[in-house]
Amino acid sequence: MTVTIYDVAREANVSMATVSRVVNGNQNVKPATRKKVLKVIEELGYRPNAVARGLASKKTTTVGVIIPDISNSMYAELARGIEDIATMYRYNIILSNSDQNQNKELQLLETMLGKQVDGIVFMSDVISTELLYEMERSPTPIVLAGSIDETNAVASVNIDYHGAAYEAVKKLVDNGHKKIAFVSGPLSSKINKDFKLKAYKEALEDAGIDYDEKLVVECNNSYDEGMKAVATLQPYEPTAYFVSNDEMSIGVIHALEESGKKVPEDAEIISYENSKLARMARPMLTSIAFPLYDIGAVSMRLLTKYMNEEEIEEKQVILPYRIEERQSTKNNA
Amino acid sequence: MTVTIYDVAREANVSMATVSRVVNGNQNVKPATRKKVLKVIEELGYRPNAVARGLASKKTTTVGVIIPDISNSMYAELARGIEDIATMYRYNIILSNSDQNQNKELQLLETMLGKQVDGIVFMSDVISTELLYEMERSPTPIVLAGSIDETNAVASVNIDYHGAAYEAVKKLVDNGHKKIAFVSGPLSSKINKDFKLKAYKEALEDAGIDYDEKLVVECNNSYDEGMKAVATLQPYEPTAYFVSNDEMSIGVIHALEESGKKVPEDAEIISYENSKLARMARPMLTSIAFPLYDIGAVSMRLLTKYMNEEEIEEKQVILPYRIEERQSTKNNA
DNA sequence: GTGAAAGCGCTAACAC
DNA sequence: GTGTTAGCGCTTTCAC
Repeated sequence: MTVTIYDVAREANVSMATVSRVVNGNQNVKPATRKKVLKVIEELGYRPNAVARGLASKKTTTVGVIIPDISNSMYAELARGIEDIATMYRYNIILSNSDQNQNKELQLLETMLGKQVDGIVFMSDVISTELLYEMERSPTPIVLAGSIDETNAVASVNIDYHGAAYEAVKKLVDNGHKKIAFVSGPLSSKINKDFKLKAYKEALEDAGIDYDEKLVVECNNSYDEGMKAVATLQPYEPTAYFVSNDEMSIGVIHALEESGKKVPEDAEIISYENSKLARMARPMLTSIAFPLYDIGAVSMRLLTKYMNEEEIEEKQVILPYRIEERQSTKNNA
Repeated sequence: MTVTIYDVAREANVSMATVSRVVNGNQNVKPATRKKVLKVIEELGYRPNAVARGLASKKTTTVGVIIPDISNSMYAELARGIEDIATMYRYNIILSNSDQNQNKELQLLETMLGKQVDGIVFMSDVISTELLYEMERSPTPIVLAGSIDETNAVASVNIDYHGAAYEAVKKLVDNGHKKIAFVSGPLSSKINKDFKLKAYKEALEDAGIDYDEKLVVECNNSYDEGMKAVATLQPYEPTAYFVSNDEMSIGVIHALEESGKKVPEDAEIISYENSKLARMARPMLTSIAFPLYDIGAVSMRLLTKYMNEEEIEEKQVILPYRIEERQSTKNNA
């Protein structure tokens, strides 16, 4: 039924080894034999079986990607970055959604290792100690993309979340605001709690402004909760908002405008993400650029180094961020 | 180094066959032996090698997914639908982006088949005859998701694109419009050219309105081109717009408002997609619901039937659509 | 209920 | 430059 390397060898009057050599581009083959073999391969429609190859060579040229949810544009962007570099290095990707469910994450890791992937890119807001334990004893290299492991046991690629958030809040402070709200994503996420929120507090403190917990509201990152946050915050009359992502920022803008407030005149907003949405908002969002595509790409690149057992110069990569200034803040040029 | 089924068999004093049976949940094992084997598996930390299993059983429990671009929210939604059902049936997914490049599509197909996937879900705006040829002779089942193959040679899942577009344009006609613009995606796509555009013409014709090609503008589906389309159309003074997706619709709204026009008072808009964006627009978009998630889910479900060699009742599945009425059209309740 | 053994289709020494 | 052969780790008859 299916044509194998054996069939090709027989038809071409050579050994399987020789066929294998031409298929794998090994130079130790006389041009004439190579040509003959190639001809038979063509005639028979031979297609190498990657599974057999994987078993024999212990390499599958596929890497596992575990992310929270591909239908979320942030993670989709990350996935594209990963896939592009993977393709460049001839790897395929097994993609799975964890929904940030720890059991699912553990089980997915197990499945991927069972499938003998050559490496894994992993993303999650929180890396449990159990997960970390499994990652450390993984027979296959793993890199964390946009995810924090404080122990630095696993390789990772991130930006300076604290620095970015600090700069954003400081900008708001410098524009004269005293009541700055923080519309946060889930505080179960280390990035929100230990970096953004912390930076928010520090920026305030450094400006001599008292921290008021009433001004921070925890949301689920959705547009609707962005709108609701404005209602929740209304009694405390914030004049500026630092918002955890673009979608919520749009919710904040819409809620503000419905209540008769103008952005940026009555309230300034700095978002975090700088996705396509930032330019599709009215006013367009000033936003901290969170380079998801790059994080994915660099993570995958780093992974290839581990897979090739190359020298790793830095295990914890920190990518640059920048603030894209648009219309949701006043221009103080 | 790695522990194999052989190690487990030896330690448990049973044969490899028996270990295989307990690992695969075969009932023909005495409870006592099962328990003993399970214990050894636990102790040794045995993890079955899916590659070896795949070679022996000729099943990999992974399916290939070829889509244009995962960073596009439409395809991401589709991918999520596919993955959820795949997970439900214990399949993993190899995900690849084709960027609608035909050579890449062919090569991706080849790679997936080489990796011995048990099935493939494929999406592309245009299925070339060459691709179709390869699909027909694929040893593995393939289903097209949201993609048209006029020959009906390959299984597929779609909605009634023509009916949906016709209904949208008719609604605009019924609202009294005579100059209805069609802001289309690429006309290289069969869905745009042979379904939406055709339905647009028919709806106009049925209403006794002459077709004017000046009123249709071909775009690349982006926000920016949505904005530009309004400028291009401005000399012909359309009073209603049928737009190919939500992102372009938002561009149209913004351009319209910048030129002093109010939506829906001065211009009505019906979009196509009904993504999360539709509710995030101001005014919120009336939009034809294009159920990408469902298309993905149903495609994958259909694929499982092929993979299990079940009876297929319908090879070409047509899912229902509906029009979500919101604020970008006038309410004629 | 359990075991023996023959593959699955390929790679990778090693020999010539 | 090419061939031989022993696995890779599992499933799957077929016996018993």
